[in-house]
Amino acid sequence: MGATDARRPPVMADVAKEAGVSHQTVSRVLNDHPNVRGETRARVLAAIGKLGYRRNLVARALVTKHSRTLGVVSFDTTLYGPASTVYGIEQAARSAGYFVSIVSLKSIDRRGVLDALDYLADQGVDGIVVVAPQRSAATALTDLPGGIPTVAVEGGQAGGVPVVCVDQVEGGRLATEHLLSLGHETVWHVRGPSDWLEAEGRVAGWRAALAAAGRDGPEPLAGDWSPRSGYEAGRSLANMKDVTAVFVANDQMALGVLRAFTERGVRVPDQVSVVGFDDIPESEFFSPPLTTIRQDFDAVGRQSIEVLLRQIGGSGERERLVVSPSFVARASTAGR
Amino acid sequence: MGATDARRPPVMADVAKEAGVSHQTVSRVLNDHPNVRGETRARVLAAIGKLGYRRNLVARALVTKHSRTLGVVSFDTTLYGPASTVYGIEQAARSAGYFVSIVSLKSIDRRGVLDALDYLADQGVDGIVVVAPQRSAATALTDLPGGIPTVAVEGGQAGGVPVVCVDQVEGGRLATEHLLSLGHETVWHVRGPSDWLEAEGRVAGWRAALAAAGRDGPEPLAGDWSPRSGYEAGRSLANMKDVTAVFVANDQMALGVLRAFTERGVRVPDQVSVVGFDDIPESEFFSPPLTTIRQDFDAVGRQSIEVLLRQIGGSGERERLVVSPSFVARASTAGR
DNA sequence: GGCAAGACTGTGAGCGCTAACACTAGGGAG
DNA sequence: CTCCCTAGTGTTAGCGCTCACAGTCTTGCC
Repeated sequence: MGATDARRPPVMADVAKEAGVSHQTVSRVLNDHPNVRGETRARVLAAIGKLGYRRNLVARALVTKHSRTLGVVSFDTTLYGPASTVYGIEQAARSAGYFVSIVSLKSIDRRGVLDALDYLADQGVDGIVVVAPQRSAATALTDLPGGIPTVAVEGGQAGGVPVVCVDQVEGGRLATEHLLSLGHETVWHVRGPSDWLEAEGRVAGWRAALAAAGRDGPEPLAGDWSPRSGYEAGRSLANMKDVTAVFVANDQMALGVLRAFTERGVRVPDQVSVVGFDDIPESEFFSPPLTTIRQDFDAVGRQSIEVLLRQIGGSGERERLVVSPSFVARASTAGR
Repeated sequence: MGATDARRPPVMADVAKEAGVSHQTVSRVLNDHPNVRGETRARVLAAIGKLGYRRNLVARALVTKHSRTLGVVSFDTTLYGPASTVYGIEQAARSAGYFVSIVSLKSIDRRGVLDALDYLADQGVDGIVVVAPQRSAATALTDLPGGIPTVAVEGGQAGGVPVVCVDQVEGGRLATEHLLSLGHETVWHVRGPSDWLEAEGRVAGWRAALAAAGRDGPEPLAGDWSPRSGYEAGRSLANMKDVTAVFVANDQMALGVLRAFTERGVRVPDQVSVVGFDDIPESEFFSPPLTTIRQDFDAVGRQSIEVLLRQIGGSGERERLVVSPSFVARASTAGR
């Protein structure tokens, strides 16, 4: 007891004195160095327990130049997709022994991303995951401050950095092919904002599937991912006579589309079939339950950490991991 | 050019040499000390710019004992509520010049919360916000590791720490009173999990409103916040004859209830009125658009940081901030 | 002209830790 | 019996920064 007079937390030297060894030996025990006698190790451990010693990671970081902290830059973590991805990232990072420092941007322009990167670099993170679903964000990654390993999630062909993403084109294709296979003449599309790579990918998949079937693609309707924008697109679609199938770029907008159809008396799936994208927990309980494309955000998060850790470990290769989306059949689609 | 030979990043001493001053003067410039001549300051700033110097915050933290990092412990940041709260916290913290380190728990038991707290303490955070909506988490706060300022969000009467929360009882009352004022004989309730303080509060508000109107409260149906559990509760309710008004403890479960009613041909609001809780972005587009109680998660997040910063600043008082929920009228409720 | 009270700047020490090296004891090879 | 190697330990020197203090150089005022 009373080893240290003042009420300050014990430091390594206190433990050393308590155990009757040098502070370096304490350090060796803490770092699992092989050359410590079992009995000595036990004595040190006992002293640590007795004093309630906790190693000061800041001091450690200063000398090792590794903070064991990873940075995450994301856009609006209120949305289900980013939230799930960040969640997966955080879980994976923590189980690998890393802290996670998060910067949530409200607008994800070039400037914002670079500022966030700088900010995290200042803090001394060992690596950074940028959830960069927008083109402007992805291009910001071409000229990084340098030195800090970085991986992009959903970053398309982001310059020089490794990427982990879901195959959006494939997803768009799956949705569209499903609708065509039900006998629909053509498929309309409510797309996401034009700056988003995910939106682009889904449009490309939709176009590709239509082209492969020899069909004309109508002009896509623009949305901004929000239920409201889907609602507005849905009102427009409800006014057109020849619409029988719609592929909506995310589930939230699909909800808006369904709402607009309900208001106008358009029955889904009897008159119009609707497919969404994401498979948020709610979509199974929409009216009708929504057929959609599932993205495994959790896997994306986990894989991005795996790639980042390899990058920190020194693997120089510029990996590109693509996670496949899957089709989820529910009640919002039917044949002609 | 070539001030430093090696390819290592410049340190304060390099800047000092470049500007022809002592390292301490550089430090003073960086910390906005008053007693630095304008011309000297300019020279230092120029040297910083020329060398691309960035202060090493780890070294700074070692000596000041302040990391300018705040920790956040939360439960399942995939849910809209926690995600929004954490978002508000992060924004507020960053604009106050703090980094944010997040730990997202999957199960929020006592042990998990304490581990998370330890983990953050090791990292040297200056303060911690615990989003502790469950009783087991809240009680974990009664015996904190000590030393680190902490505030609880939604923590009920959590032991010794300041709390910021939404008045759940008031919300439950608002919802129930609205339904009673429409002429419903009584109001049924689909509640959240029993360990959650928010669920308890809403039940209490519902009970209080019924009691004030001299009505009997039927036994509440149990849910777990998920749309599926709401769906199951909805199926039970659809089987009962005398149900005309339901207050559901969150919007996601309300969606499930609506779905079950739709399947059974129960018309909302003609036959049954439904009120939700949270006002998630989707609820405006449910069928029918959901009358609900709005929680300002953003405000909660911001206020929790304000309280925490006051706590760090040394204000000893055990504040308790209550944010009022508000009523949002939509189309899922109607008179008898 | 002298001297105290500022303004401004430099020097030294040390935050708590790890890396590098120096040292001691014991054991097998020559 | 000496030598060297290895296992185990201690000693020293920083990491890059801020704090406390010690200067130096102005000013203003008697």
